[in-house]
Amino acid sequence: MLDPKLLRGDLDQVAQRLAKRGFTLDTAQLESLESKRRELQTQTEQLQSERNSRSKAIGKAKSEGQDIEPLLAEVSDLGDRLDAAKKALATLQEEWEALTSALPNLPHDSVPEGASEDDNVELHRWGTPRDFDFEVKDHVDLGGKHGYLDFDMASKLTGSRFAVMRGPIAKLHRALAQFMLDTQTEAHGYEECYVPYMVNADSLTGTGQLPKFGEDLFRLEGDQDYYLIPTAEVPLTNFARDEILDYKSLPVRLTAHTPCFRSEAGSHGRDTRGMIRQHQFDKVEMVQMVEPDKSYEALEEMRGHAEALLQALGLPYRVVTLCTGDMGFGATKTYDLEVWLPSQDTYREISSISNCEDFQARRMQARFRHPDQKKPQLLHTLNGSGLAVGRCLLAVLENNQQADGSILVPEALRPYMGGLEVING
RNA sequence: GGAGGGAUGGCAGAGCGGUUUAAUGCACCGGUCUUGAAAACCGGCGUAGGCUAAUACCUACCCAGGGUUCGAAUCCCUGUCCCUCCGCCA
Repeated sequence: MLDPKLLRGDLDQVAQRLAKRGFTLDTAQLESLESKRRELQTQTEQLQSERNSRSKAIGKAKSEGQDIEPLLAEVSDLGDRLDAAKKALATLQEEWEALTSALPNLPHDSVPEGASEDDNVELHRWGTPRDFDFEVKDHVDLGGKHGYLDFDMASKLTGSRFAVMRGPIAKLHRALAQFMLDTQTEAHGYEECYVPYMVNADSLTGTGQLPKFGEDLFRLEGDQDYYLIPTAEVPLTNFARDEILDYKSLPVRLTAHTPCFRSEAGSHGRDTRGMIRQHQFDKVEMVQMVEPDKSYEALEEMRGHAEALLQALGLPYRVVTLCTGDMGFGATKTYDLEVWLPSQDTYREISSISNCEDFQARRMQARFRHPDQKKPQLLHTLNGSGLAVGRCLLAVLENNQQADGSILVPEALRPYMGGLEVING
């Protein structure tokens, strides 16, 4: 959610900045709602004030044994007038809420302007894609050879866009997640968390998935209104919802390894082969909550935390700065890390790291108190993948394949694989 | 699943229809005193919004949402969460 003061004060500037990301703001509608709100609120509060003082007078008269009937007659219609005013105000506030909660965040000045992913700007590359002296196989063929990666089985059990892993590949998948989690906690200062894989609507509203993007989520049937998490960003960031943190506890750095569930509505026919795009995938997530003047520093730091993992695994990648048109709803600035996939002869997203500034914090009322500041201030929240485990597995399989279809296990993962050096050997 | 109890400021905890500006204690902040500290004493101390040049002032919030009433932290209904006991259970 954007700062309501900004929406009241400098609406044209907001509209200009939103236009950069292809969003058209109806300024006239907002302005008219706002002026009506002001009027109704003043009116409502006046009526409330009148009710309070008259009720107090009645109480006093009664305790003094006076006849209160005439006083009661005076206030007979006050209640109805107040109810009407309250209702009108509530309706207006709902309208305002619906409108403003659908507004995306304002892009940071350093973000390149653009309409689509084609306008993203490459920041740098690391590593050199291997020159293969044999025909490269993709992960489906590599993993399918001994039935270690089985998409047909998953279709039988559930449906499309799921995978079954077995044997050494299942173990490699677990090894990757463990390696990432250990690195984040031991080398990068994050606290390991275990969180619910289902969350309520309040949590999803806090991080911005709701109300606008409900169709991307799996919603559970039943008495409770629960959803499967699309990312651990949701539970982790909501740790701070309705909290006022002590500034001494900042920065808060949290990490969790969880499955993520996405409906992939609207991506029919895209990436249908293999495990690039699944309804269920594992991810190690990084979340930080920091003081406002430190959030861009933290963004760079988190990018480093994600890059360190790819470097340790020896996977070639590039970093791109997302342009205004390609950024997510709540982000002011986002870096994507894209890993090299030999079978596709291109780089594919494996991590996305975003600063949301106070956008999520305002929705969540996530604040901190600094002794120099009288009022509690909104936190800045950041999140990033470190990394997507499924896509990372696939990158390891494809980049480390050998002519005979066997896979060389990266050094960093061997301790997690019982010392195993080669899969399918 | 059954039976009870509960949710009040950072924490503890009183209030159970009007003299409440939500008592009191702890914690915290400022001051007095002191070489410094502690203790003692004095003062301050929630969040959001409105209106202001600013103070003042006004409004809302005692888990959430409804209701009763001139008036609700207090009474009624629904929901959520927590606790105790019984049953079941990884």
